[in-house]
Amino acid sequence: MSDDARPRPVTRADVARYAGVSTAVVSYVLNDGPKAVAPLTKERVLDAVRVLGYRPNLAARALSKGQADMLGLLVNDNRNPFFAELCHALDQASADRSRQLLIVNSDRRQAPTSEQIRDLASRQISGLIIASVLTAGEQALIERLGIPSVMIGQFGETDGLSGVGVDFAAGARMGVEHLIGHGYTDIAFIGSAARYDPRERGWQEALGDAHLTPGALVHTTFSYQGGYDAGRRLVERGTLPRAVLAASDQIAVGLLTALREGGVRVPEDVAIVSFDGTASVDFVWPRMTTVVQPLEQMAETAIRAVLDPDSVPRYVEFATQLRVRESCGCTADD
Amino acid sequence: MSDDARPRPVTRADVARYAGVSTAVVSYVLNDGPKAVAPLTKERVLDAVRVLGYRPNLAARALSKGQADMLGLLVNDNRNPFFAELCHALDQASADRSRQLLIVNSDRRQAPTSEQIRDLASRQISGLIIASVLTAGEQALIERLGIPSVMIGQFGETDGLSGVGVDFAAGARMGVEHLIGHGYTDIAFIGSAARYDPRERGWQEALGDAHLTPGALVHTTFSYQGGYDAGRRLVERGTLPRAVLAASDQIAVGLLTALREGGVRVPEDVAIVSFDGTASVDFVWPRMTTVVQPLEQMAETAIRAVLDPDSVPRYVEFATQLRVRESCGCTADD
DNA sequence: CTGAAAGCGCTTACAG
DNA sequence: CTGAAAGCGCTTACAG
Repeated sequence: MSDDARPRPVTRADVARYAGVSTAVVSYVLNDGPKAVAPLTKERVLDAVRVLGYRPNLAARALSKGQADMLGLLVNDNRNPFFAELCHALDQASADRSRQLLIVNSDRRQAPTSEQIRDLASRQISGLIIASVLTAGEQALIERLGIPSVMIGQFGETDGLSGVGVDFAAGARMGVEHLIGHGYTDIAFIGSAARYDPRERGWQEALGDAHLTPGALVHTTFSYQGGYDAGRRLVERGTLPRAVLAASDQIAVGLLTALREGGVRVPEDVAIVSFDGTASVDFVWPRMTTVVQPLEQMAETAIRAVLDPDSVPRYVEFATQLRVRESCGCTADD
Repeated sequence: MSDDARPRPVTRADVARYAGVSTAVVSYVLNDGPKAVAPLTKERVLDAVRVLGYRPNLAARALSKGQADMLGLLVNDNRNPFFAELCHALDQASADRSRQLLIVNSDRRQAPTSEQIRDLASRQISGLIIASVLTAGEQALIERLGIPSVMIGQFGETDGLSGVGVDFAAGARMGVEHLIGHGYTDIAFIGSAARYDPRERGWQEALGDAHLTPGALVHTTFSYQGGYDAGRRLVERGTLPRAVLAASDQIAVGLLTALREGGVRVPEDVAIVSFDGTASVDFVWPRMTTVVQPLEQMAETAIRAVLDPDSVPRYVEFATQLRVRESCGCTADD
C-alpha cells in the first residue's frame, strides 16, 4: 500500500486530555519519572494510553532529550558471514536494551567513513559500535563528537576507544595444538598481512613450543577469494603443507574449494582448522573444525560498554572455544 | 572513548548569527527551498556552515517535518546469505537516495512483528520495505498506519501492498531446462511447503513440456539444515535422482554436504542447480550453477517504490539469469 | 528576497 | 503529587 494519507497520530496532549491530567504527568508515568505519580492517576493515564493506542513520537523525544534511543554500528560489509552474525547478535542485544541498531556499511559507494560518522551523530545516536578498521582521523573525530563508543572484534586494545574482543593468539594456539595432536608437523598459516595478526603469533608460538619449524606462511585477503587464491598458490607450488590454520572461516572455505579443485583431499592430504565459528562452515564438506568466537557474549558486552561505560572494563577479552568437526582429521564420532 | 562530555553542538541559530541572516534563510539554503535566496546571501550561509562545521539535527528535522529520512526494513534474519545480500543492496540503494536504512530482524526474542512495525512508525520512518512474510493482521496494521511500503522477494502480487520480485516460475523452468539439456531425465525438486512456491510449478511445467515424469518432490525448510535433511532422506532412501533443482542456495549447499557425506559425487552421480545466486555458492566445490536474482535492481526499485510510489508500477517482476558453473555437469570451460 | 513567529511533540526545571 | 511553561532545533506559512 503506497497511500500517503497518514491518519493524524495520537499525541501526548490527546492522552492528557482523555485522562484529565497535564502532559507532564503523562510523561512522568511513561518514563517512570522524574516525578512520582499517584497510583490512581497513573492508572488513568495508562488506561488512556491503551484506549487511544498512543505511541510516543520518538523524534520528539530525541530532540527533547538530545539523544535518540538508537545505536550506530559501523561495519565494513554486512554480507561477510562473520559480520552478518555479529550484526545479528548486536541487533538482538540492542533490542534487549530497548535500542534500535542503525547498521551502516562502510563500503558504501561514495561515502567516506567520516561522513557516515557525522551523519550518525546528527541522528543523535546514543552510542557507536565499531566493527571495522578506522583511521586515526576517524577515531579522533569520534572522540571529538563525544559519542560513547566501543570497538568490537579488533586486535587488542586501541588507545582512544574501549573495546571488546577475543584472545586471538590463544585461539590460534589452540587450533594449532589440535593439529599437532593429530601428529601433523608441517603446519601452515593463511592470514592477512594488512595489520599484525595475533593469530599469526599464536601459530608461531604453538609450533615453537612443540619444537616444530613453521610451515608456509601465506598472506592474502579476508575473503572467500583470498582463501581460494592462497589455496591455488599452494597447489601450484606443488609442496602442500600437511595442515593449515586459516585466519577466518571464509579463508578456509575458499582454501577448501581450491584444494578440491586441485584434486587434494581434505583432511587426508591436507587438514584444516579455521577461525571464527560461523554457522556456514558447519555445512561444507568436510565440516570445518573451527575456533569459535562467542559472538552473543561479545555483543552483549559491547552494548553495555556503550550504554553504561562504568560497568565494563575499558578492554574486555573473551576466550575462544574449539568446535571439532572433520576437516582436521577427526572422525564424526570422535 | 566512553566520555559522555559532548561538546555543545552547533545549531542553526549559530549559523544564522554568523552569516547575519535569520534561521529561516539558513533553512531555505540548506533545503533548497521552499523560498529562493539571493546568491550572495546563499554564499554567506554556506560559508558559515563550513566554518562552523554545522550539521542539522535530524531529530529536530524529523519532528518538524513529521517524517524522518529513514526507511525501515523488516527481514526475518539478516544472517541468511540471501537476505544479507538483500540488506546490503537495500542499504546501498537507500544511501543513494540519502536515506538511512533501519534494519529490523523479525526473529528477535520476545518482539512480536506488530510491535516492531509500531516502533518503526513511532520513529517516523518515511517508508517500509518488507522482506519477510507477514500475517494479514500485520499487513492491515501497516496500511492503517499509512506508511508507504513495499514487499520484496515474495511470491507474486499481494493484495494490499505493492511489491518487487522475480519471476520465480520462469527462473525454475530455466534451471530445469538446463538440466534437461544435459540429458538428465530424473529431476527432483527440493523446496518448501510453507506456501505455494512458483518454483515448484516451474519445475513441473518444464518437465511436462519435455514429456518427462516429475522426479522426487522433497519439502523441507529454507536453510542449510533443511537442505541437509532433504539430502539425507534421499541418500537413505537409496534411489537418488539424477538431478535436483533446489529452491535456494542454502538448501543446495546443505544438500551438497549430505550427498558428499553419503559418498555421492556431484555432478557425476547427482547434478544440482540452485536458486538465488548468492556469492557464497561460487565458493563451494563443485561451484554451484544457480538461478540469479538481480538484487541490486530489485533493491533500487523497492526504494523508489517507497519514496516515489507513482513512478513505479504496483508490482514489478524482474527476470532471473542462469549462472553456469560445474554443479550441473558443465565443465569449467564450457 | 528576507524575517519574525508559530508549531512539531516531547522533557523537565520550577512553582505550588 | 500535579501543572503551567519554557525549551529542544528544526520547518514553513505568513507578512513585508
